[in-house]
Amino acid sequence: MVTLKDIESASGISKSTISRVINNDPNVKQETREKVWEYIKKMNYKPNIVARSMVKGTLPLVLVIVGDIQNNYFARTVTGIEKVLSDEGYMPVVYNSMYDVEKEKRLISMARDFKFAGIIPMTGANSAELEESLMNISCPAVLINKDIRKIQLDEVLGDDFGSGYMAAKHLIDNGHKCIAHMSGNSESSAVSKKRESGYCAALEDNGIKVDKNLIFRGNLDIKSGYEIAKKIFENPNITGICSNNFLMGMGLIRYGRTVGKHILRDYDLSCCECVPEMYENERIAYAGPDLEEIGKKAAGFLIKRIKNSKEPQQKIYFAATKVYNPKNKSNK
Amino acid sequence: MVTLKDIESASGISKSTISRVINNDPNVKQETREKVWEYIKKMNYKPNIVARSMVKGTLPLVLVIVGDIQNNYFARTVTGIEKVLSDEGYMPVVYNSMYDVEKEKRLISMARDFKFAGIIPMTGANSAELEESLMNISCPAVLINKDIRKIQLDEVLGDDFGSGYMAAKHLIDNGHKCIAHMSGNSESSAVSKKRESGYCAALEDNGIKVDKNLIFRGNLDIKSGYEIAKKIFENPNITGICSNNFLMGMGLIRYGRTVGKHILRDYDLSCCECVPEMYENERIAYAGPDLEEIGKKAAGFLIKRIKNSKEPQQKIYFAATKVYNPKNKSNK
DNA sequence: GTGAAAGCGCTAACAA
DNA sequence: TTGTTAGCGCTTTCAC
Repeated sequence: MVTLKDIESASGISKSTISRVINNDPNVKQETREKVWEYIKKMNYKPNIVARSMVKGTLPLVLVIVGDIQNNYFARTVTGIEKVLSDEGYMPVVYNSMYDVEKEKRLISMARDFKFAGIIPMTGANSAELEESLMNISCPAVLINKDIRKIQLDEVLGDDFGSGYMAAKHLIDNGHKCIAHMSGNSESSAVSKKRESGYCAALEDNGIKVDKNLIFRGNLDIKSGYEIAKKIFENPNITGICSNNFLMGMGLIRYGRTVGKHILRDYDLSCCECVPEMYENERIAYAGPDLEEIGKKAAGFLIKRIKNSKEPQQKIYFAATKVYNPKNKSNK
Repeated sequence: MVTLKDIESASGISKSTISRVINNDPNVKQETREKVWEYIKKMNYKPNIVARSMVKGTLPLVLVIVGDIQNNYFARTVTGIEKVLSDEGYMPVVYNSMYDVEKEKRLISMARDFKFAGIIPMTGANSAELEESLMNISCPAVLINKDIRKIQLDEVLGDDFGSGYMAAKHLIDNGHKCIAHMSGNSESSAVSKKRESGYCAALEDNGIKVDKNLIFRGNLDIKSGYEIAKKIFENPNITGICSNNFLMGMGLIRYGRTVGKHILRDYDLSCCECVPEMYENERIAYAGPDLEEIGKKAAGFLIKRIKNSKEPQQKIYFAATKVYNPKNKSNK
């Protein structure tokens, strides 16, 4: 492995100057700069990231914790995060916690031990737990769709209340009166809670009384949508279903199949988040912010912090947009 | 951050000895050892992994590349890998390449730059490409279900031929004569190719002529199963479908739904790999090796290599086992 | 069984 | 604008 020292002896230019060139220090004569690059290329020099990190104190790694990467909500956000981070020379390390709070804690402390440069936790942990974990780690963090009080952090938020509201409103506009809501476990998912509030508000604003028996809670995956479906089908009055997220909607559809119900024909379904591209042609309405943009923004914030920006922390909200593919409307 | 030096001054024991204790060097008096641990705990000392890595030359990170983590085949294997690696103090870094060979190459070279300790590529790249990438990286690698000629590496293989054979045989045993096969793109997936051969062999062994028009190729995800379904439904003779993997089977089921076909009732479906736990009660037959065990074995091999084992490289084969949940057989 | 000293490859403060 | 020097925190000879 060729090191700075090797280039020093080959070129006669000191390590410091070479280091300056690599790190784009402006205080190097143009001529020297070019000569250095020549040698770097000729000798195929690659800086030793670990050695650099020892001096700097951190590795250019960023921990991204997601509840469940199979969940499109996370997957799309991660896509945005990855793009920005790798462009900036950071290596995103994405972990699936499966909403296991203990695992999330372990990961966060691992990030500390490994001297990660930053962390973007989109965890299942509630705010208090997360705050506690984050207190003990000194690296910058940016939150996505979390609500934290004690620590001052940059945050990027999608308008989840709006998503819930719009998703429910769509069903109301289609004439439904008895609308079920498949929700998350509200103590563990703030996002899900807000969407649920949006659903409730939409109903109330349109003169429909919120019936707690129409709100079914699960843990946001296919399996729990599957379980909830059983209960929904017991109530013949329900005609519209507002699913807190896409995966639960999937579970619903799957269970429907096993009992001979074709959800997308017999019911009106809308989701409080963007559906995967592949499903955009289905008769599923959905509302939500642009997740990839959210990811990009969050990663951008993080990099600023890593680079020691002293700007005051900020929160940015991304509005929800409702999407419905009309070409399938006729299926109804 | 408390360092060795701090413990040295606090305890009066030299850094070297403390380092020895941490690294379980037997040449330390029991008494000293205990005293050192006392200080380590009291002062809450955590070794600086980056500093250690600079001396050692590698970071305790292991790169795991998978084609598509949403694919249960990879997900289960990764579960096994993660268990073993984290028990041994390594941090697995899992990347989704989405079968993008260029991305895989970038990841492998990133692993080199970051001085990863090892790599487990379960990539979409074909053997030649992979070999080339692996040549340029000096860290240990263990292959899963790959076939490589030029380099000598440890390998863990599932019996994919057997899986394909058993999956198809199941349908034959159920009386089907016209059995479609949903396969992968054979030049990019060796696994898929072997399963396809198994399917062909099962047919031939049972006096059924292989009809190339019954083999439909896609790229192993839901979307392509969805597309292939359209073609399968055009052929009214087909009664059994042998899906190369589970995701394509999913796509088939989904498309069936949109045209009013209930695959699991109207057809007999079997997959050449284990299905996700959640689907184990469906009327889907499946055959394949225990993926988590494969992952564990691969990680175990890798750790041995990292620790500089000089044993000759080895290949291990995991046999496929057929599973079929009889309690749903009556649905037929 | 233990400590002193060298050095991993880099950056950064200080001199020149 | 450049070079010299001093570390970053650890492991690893080499003496003792």
